[in-house]
Amino acid sequence: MTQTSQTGDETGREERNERTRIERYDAVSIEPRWQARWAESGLYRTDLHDTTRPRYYLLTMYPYPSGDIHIGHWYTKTPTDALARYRRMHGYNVFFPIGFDAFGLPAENAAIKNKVNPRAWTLQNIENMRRQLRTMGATFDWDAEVVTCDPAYYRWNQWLFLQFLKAGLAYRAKAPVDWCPNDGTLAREQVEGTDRRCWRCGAQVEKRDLEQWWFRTTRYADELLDFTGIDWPEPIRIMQTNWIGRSEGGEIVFTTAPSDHHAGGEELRVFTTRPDTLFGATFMVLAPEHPLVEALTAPGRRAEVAAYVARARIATEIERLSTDREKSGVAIGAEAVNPVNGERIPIFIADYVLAGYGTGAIMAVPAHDERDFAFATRFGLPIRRVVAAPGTEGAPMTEAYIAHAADERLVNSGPYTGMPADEGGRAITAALAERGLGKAAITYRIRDWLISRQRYWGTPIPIIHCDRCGAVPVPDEDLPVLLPETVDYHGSGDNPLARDEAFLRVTCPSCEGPARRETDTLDTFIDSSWYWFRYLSPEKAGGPVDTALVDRWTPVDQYTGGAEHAVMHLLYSRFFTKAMRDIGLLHENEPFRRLFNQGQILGADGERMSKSRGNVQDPDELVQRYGADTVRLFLMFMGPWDQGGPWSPTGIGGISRFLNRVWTVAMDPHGRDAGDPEAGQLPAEQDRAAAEAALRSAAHRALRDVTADYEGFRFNTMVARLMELCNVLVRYRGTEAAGGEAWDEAVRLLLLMLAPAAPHITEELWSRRLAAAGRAPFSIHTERWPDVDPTAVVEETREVPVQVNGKLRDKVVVPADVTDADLELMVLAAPKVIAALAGKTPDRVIVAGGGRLVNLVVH
RNA sequence: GCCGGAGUGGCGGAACUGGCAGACGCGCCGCACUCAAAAUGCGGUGACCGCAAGGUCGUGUGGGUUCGAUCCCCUCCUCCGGCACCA
Repeated sequence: MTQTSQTGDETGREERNERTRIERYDAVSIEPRWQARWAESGLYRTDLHDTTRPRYYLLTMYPYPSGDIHIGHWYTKTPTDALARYRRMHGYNVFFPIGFDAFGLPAENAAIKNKVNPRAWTLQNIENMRRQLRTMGATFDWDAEVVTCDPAYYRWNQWLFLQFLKAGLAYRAKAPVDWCPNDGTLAREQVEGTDRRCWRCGAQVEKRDLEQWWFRTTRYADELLDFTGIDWPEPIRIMQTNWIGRSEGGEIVFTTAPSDHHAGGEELRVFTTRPDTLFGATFMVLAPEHPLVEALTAPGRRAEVAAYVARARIATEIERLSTDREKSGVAIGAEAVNPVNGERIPIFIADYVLAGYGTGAIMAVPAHDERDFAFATRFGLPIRRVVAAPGTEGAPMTEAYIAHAADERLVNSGPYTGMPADEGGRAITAALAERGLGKAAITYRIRDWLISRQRYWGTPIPIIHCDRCGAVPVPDEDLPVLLPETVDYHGSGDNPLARDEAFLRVTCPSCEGPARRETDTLDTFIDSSWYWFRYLSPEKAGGPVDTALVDRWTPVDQYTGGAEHAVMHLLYSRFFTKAMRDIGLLHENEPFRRLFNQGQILGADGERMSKSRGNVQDPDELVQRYGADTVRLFLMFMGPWDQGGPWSPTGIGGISRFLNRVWTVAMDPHGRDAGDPEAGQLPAEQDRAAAEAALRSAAHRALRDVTADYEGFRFNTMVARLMELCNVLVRYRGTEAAGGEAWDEAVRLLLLMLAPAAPHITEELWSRRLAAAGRAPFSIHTERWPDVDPTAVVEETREVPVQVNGKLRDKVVVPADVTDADLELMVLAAPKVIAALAGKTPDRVIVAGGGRLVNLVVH
């Protein structure tokens, strides 16, 4: 007896275990199977020529192949993949490509450090990253892949460079670079410390002028300020606007005064936004690099001036530009003549005046400019007020007066005295213009784009230098100029290409005399400035882009990526689009119609994830433990996508449990859980019909909200809504409401809504459910996104919170279609409201938000 | 210094257009199931007072507007991002 009973128990337990094991959600076995099936069936290969459906070009910033995918890549890419799937379910022909930003410094550094070939290092990393990217279950169209270090890609960088050159959009000019006497040119990050030492040999680094290549970004300055037609986040637009930095003012011509060492009469042009303050100019400042400095310097001042110029060359950018630093400068022993009153003012050079902005020279008006004020104070120069609000004319100045008071007037300004400042400014500019001594002018902070890099691992600039013919473009038929495979990149800091004789020596295409190749390579930002166009025809041999496809498929409908690229990459991409338009390759003005900047995942320590800090989270181990769907959902659930934040795996178990519950309600509607005292019973006051109505209502309300959340990139609340719906299903599981039509519809909607975010489990459950129903269409990801049934969403009754003097006192349940007047009566009859009113009559009754809340005001 | 963004329970976060602060999840507490544990399920969980009913306080700080403010305005503080003498 005892024995039998024991055996019976054991059999029962085994049966249960057997059953749970078979039914268990096992992500690790499901996921690779579906990934293989999707790849085989070509589900995500986009037919770019299909015109039967509207196009949708979804672009995620392509990764740098650093070697390993980390959780940050998942964070940026899996929600974008969810969007791709979501759009497909809406009937769009979605193009969602991926590639690799494969040129750049890390490969070169790895080469030097580990004695590996940069190409081999990069290609191996790419291979590894492809494998890891596939584990995301993302719907990348791998057929469109672009790898920028492939000659098939970078030859078009070269071609575009030559076209830009032809169109006057590229040019060659001198520019200062960081120069080490031992190691040659250095990248900015190779200059260390405030005293500017070479990272390798420790020698003092200086600026040296080298001939370098530029793109004329300034030509598009005004057009780049125009954001009409693109839907970009306000902060990014502000950042770009500030970066371009348009300012309006005037250019005023001073002349040099004659002196005992100098005949005078040279023009000195200054740019100012405040021509109204011209009478307050008490000295002039030139940038140390200003071309006239040498000619104007008095013999007795030469030594001091030369020393100052030399010092300015070594100063770090930061040091030089720091606002806190005390002003420095020296007088050059010459004077300038103010065109408006003939006054002679001394000329200084000072490094607070920048050679690259405006004309590299300023008229200094210490009374009305902070920097000039600081300089004048330091060197004991006169400060003359020329703008004043009434009553402040004679007041001593302790700081520059900049603010614009409405009633301020010009003072000490000759014939202009008494005019409002802005009017006076216009009058002064006009008078000077008449005499040819000034004009209205606009300057920009943005500079042309310096594209030369003294680096190996990049696109060779297709130029040949000939002593007779100068800089000669490489003929089209000789493109690409291939990057030599094996060079000696282990040597000193100079560009290895410059030491490669085989690469260097070449005959001039023009005169066939001996010549040498350009050894600089292109800035890698060029690679990323047009790569999305190339995705459309990665194999195309006759040109960089297929114009017809570009016209049909761009601008990119949605671009997602980090805000750290707010200025550089996104501005260069806009420049390229306009430049490519102007040389006839395409017809759009903007590259990306809509932009979303997701946040960044930091290490658990709150710092940027990096191998050197040892705070990198490897997604592989999470995927092996929980499955890709769980990791995807967890990253989406963490918080708003644009926020990012420190990585913490805390809570991933909650997502895992959620997917298990989804599995359970989909697979086993009639099962019951031990431990629930009410298991199998409908909630009190609900019959089966009411329960089914509640199920439908919950499903359709979830659908309404989840749809809005996908549209708004609110993945965290999207997941939360799905959890709520799942919780409702769990509540009804095992009751008489389970397994019916309403139940099935709710499960179906849950799976469809979850499919973009968790593609594997939903595909598995979808196929099992349909197989059980005798059908097996593939796949859930080609299903149409469901429509909300508005009738399912309306509710019969509504709970209205009641406040007395703004404090919550009661809630009343009223019919959904109650009138304001009836609502007021019902509210006044509520017992707690009566108590709170303590016998008084309300002075005001406010029914707010269409009956959403009632507030009673009583004194 | 200037320009952006953000500060909400023990934690991640939610709150539509000015209308119930804390959805959803984590953690924690209690219970059920179990010989036991794990897993799972059920219930609770902002703070303070109270046996309870209930009350008071509460969205970085201080003020303002409003019947009503996490939300709008002003002051200040902290953190993050960008720019950094741009005349």
